[in-house]
Amino acid sequence: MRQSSLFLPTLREVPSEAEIASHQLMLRAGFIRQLVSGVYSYLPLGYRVLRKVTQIVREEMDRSGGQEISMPAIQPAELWQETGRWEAYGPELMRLKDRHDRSFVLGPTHEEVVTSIARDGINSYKKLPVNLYQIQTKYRDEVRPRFGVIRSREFIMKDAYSFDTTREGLDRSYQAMYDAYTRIFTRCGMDFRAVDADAGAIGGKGTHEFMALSEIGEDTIAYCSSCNYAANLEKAEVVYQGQPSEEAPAERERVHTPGVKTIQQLADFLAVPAEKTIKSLLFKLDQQYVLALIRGDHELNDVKLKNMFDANVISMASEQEVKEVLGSPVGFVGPIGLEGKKVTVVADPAVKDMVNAVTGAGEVDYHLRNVTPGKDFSVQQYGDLRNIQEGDPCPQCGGEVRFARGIEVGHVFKLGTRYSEKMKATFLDEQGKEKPMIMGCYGIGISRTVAAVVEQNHDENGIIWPKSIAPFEVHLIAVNVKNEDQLKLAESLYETLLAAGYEVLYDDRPERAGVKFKDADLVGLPLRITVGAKAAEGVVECKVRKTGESEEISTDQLLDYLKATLSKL
RNA sequence: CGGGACGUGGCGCAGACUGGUAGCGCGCACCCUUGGGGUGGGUGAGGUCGCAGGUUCAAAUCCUGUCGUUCCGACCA
Repeated sequence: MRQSSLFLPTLREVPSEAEIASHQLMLRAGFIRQLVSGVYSYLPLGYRVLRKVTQIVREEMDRSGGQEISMPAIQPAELWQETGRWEAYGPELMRLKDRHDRSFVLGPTHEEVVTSIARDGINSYKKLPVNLYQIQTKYRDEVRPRFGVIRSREFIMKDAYSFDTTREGLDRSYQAMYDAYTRIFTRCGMDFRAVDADAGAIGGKGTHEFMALSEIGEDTIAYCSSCNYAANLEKAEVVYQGQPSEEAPAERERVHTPGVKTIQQLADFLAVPAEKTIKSLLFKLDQQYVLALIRGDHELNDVKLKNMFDANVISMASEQEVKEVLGSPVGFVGPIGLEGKKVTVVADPAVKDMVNAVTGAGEVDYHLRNVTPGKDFSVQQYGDLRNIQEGDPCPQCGGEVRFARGIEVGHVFKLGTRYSEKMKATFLDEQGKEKPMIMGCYGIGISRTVAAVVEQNHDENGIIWPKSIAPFEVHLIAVNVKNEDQLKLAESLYETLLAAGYEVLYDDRPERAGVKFKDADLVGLPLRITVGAKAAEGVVECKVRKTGESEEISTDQLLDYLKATLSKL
């Protein structure tokens, strides 16, 4: 491609809407443009990258048995009412009406549609298993679009759905996808980790999220510093290390603590460490109220609490609800004196070992000292409720847990029969018995993947594309197109490289060298070939974007050099 | 949805407090200059100051509303 005719609007300055590096660079380097919040156009270079990623995904999906299809973005409301998600999906679902006032959605995902296809087209075990996938635009009315293409309302996703006859079959389909994802992200040049994730209300044994490691990631990953364990915060299990205190329980004591509401204030006011206090938090889980107790220096994880009760909806009780249910003001809630109150008390195991702790007294401006579980109050159930912390033991090997931030770029999920039962997607087995298909679903955020790669591969001058998804492999630059020798050599090299099968962006613009170099760094192609002062001698400069290493190469050795150098990138 | 910030040529911003003919840098067009890290100079095009209403002799500026963008907290690829 000749750069003189390429639509490549680069910007010298950072558009004010962009905060993070990948967003800024993709805008500045002319890869994307925003239309409205969370909705982007892909310009020629951006679209080329998208196609590269898409192609890698397609190859690996096909290789692991997937079959590509294409499903509609517009879907009838009836389908969503069948699975209950018309209500359950909430405001994130983009809804619209046609001229006859019939309701539709813009698909945020395609379980409904693919399941309807499967139930119509598959009725025998002989036709299973099947894995159908598509690469298509999805719509989610995100509360807060952010970070450019990383969290957008319209985005490109690869979504795959597997249908099996047995649980074991699902396990195999799942593993095939897990392996495919590992290959895909590796090929994209991404630094990632597959982490154990919470299956949520859908249940199922395993679900993994593929996380691109990055400081700007919105999720925290707990990983082990000595083994390969990695999990999401809500999934990372805290290993209970029982260490009963030797302290003798003392007499309970009511203390005046005016205005002291938070654990920090409390610890400061009474001059006790936070780990000697008990945090009492009231939650509403579906229809019941639950008081969760946790050591003052720990952090409650509401997903763990939700899972403990197998609840669908969890919310923190409002100030009013706290008053109604417990009869005590927010900030001074405690587990004592709850007899007759309609509340279930649960606690993290760490609370069990506490002796002479501090809790809220259940009345304004008072706390209780020397409170001991068992003696002063009882707990209906103990269970892991807290966030794992850095330094905690790894649940797999006992090593030390560390934290990292990640961008979720992929997710593999065992759905089971959730959709097939509701939508009656069944098949007849060998005995002629009707059974629901066992499903899995597997997503990759294609556009997000591109941004995540940029986030991981850039410097102060611009993007540094991995060769596998770079819009072009080689950036050929004619330093001065008015110089006969340079222009002639550059033109002939352009032809030579194209003939040799390279993807070349040829900067033949009548611009100054500085402009061309700045643009080249910004755009970030893996290898730059500069035709300059030594053109007459048939010598060009080759520079690797990533390392900055450059060497002068004689044109008759150029193809050999390219072959050797590009194979290493 | 709650809290904050910002809307002025394509991009980045000033002007607003203290109303009085809309400015700067970059980019863009043309000419000269320069020619390996955004060269220097000249000429020029381009803006109903987000939108609507109000106050005023007069509104980018003050007031009200509204829309948009963005940042900070609960969901997801």
